[in-house]
Amino acid sequence: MQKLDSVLLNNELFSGVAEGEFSQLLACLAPVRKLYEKNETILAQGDPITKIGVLLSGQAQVIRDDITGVRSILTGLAAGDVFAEAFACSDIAELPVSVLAVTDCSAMFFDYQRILKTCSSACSHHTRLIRNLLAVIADKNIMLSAKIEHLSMRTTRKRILSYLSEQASRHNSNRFDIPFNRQQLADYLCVDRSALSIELSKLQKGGILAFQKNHFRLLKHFEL
Amino acid sequence: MQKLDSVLLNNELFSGVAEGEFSQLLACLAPVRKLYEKNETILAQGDPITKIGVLLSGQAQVIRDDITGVRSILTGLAAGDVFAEAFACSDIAELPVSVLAVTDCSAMFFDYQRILKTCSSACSHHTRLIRNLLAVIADKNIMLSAKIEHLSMRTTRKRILSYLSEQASRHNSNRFDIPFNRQQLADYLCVDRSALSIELSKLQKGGILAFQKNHFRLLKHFEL
DNA sequence: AAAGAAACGTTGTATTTGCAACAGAACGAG
DNA sequence: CTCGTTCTGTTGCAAATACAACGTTTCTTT
Repeated sequence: MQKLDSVLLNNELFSGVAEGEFSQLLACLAPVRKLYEKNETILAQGDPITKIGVLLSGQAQVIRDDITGVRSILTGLAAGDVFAEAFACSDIAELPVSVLAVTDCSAMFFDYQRILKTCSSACSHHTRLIRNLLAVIADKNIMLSAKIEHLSMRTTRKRILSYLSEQASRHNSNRFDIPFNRQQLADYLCVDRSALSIELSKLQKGGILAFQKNHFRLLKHFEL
Repeated sequence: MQKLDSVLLNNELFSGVAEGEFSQLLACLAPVRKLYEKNETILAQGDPITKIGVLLSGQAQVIRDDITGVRSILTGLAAGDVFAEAFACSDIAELPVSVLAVTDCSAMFFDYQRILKTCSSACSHHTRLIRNLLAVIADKNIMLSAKIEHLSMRTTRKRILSYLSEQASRHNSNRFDIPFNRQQLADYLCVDRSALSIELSKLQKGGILAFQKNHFRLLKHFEL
């Protein structure tokens, strides 16, 4: 499956690894590939954690079953997404979530211990792999922190300004495009879409920002 | 400074490293120790990132200056706390935050590249160190994800139940103590303290939970 | 070009929250 | 024991939000 290989090769975990050296690295890591049918359980809550997963094809969901039995969806997974990585790297013994196949799926599993132990010989790429793994988790960390910063604001207005201000910083400019449509932005900020629209309008009328579709412009100083 | 050494030795980054092998590891890592006076800048927003910090003594704050100049406090740091680790491990080039000394401080800085490159010789502890670093970041990741799960609930009631339900899972029991008083729990859940008290009372009167001070008991099934 | 779907802004209302202020309980220091 | 402080629950009110419902614009499809 050439296509599946390219999913791995282009994966953030393997960035910087030359195509020619890829098979060597794979041989050293000895990952396991598995196929799942729609609605099948890929990983079950309570399972011992030893491996990091990469979804090669299909779609999946990370879900959590409450102690009272209530189920909630934490994330959706698409091809190329890494999953269970934080749990594998952490010290916790059992998975606190389940991963379910939404469609037919294939996934590759990498043993965490095997990633960590740089083998003496050829696999200098191990170092690169570890660095990538750290980068993946650290990036997620930064994203999560940013989101919490926004969510800790107690009004829709402040959440919007917190988010847009972060985007401005990130783009080093007062003008930037955001990667969300209104509904997605509302979901990200955990507010009602119509409330978001209202507040955006107010901000625009107040001369604090201007926007056309996904393009925003922060106009003047404001208080968070 | 014996005391400062013990701060490091007991630090999560060095867990599993025997006291006798500690000096050897330190020699290999060649950390830099610096002193700061109250109100001094430890790290400045925009600085290039190359090192991971550990606060040895004193108190500090991680803050962020908005693009409009508005300053907000992201976290407080105490002795033993690791800081800037996610930024060092990520690919971003410049610090998006500043670290300021609240009191007189001393901090130790470890070069990220030096941590990553397992030296061939004696330092087998490098592997342990890397594993610890991954665990630190991954644990934080899990904590942040849990908090976001709670904050994404749109009512105080649901936030409380989400939090308590997580705690119950974590303790594997319907009875558990929480590590917060009311004000701290309110701050964590980003709600008003009085609103939190009101909602807790309602939940108790409704027979959904019982509590005395910090001891909670989830009583029956409920809808999130 | 026309029809259908999706995205967006707007309005009105019932709920919920934040905020300020207060009173009792728990706790510690003197 | 008493005073003072902190923690907690409660109340009332102004403000903000969620929710549902609707009209318009924009984009896709046929």
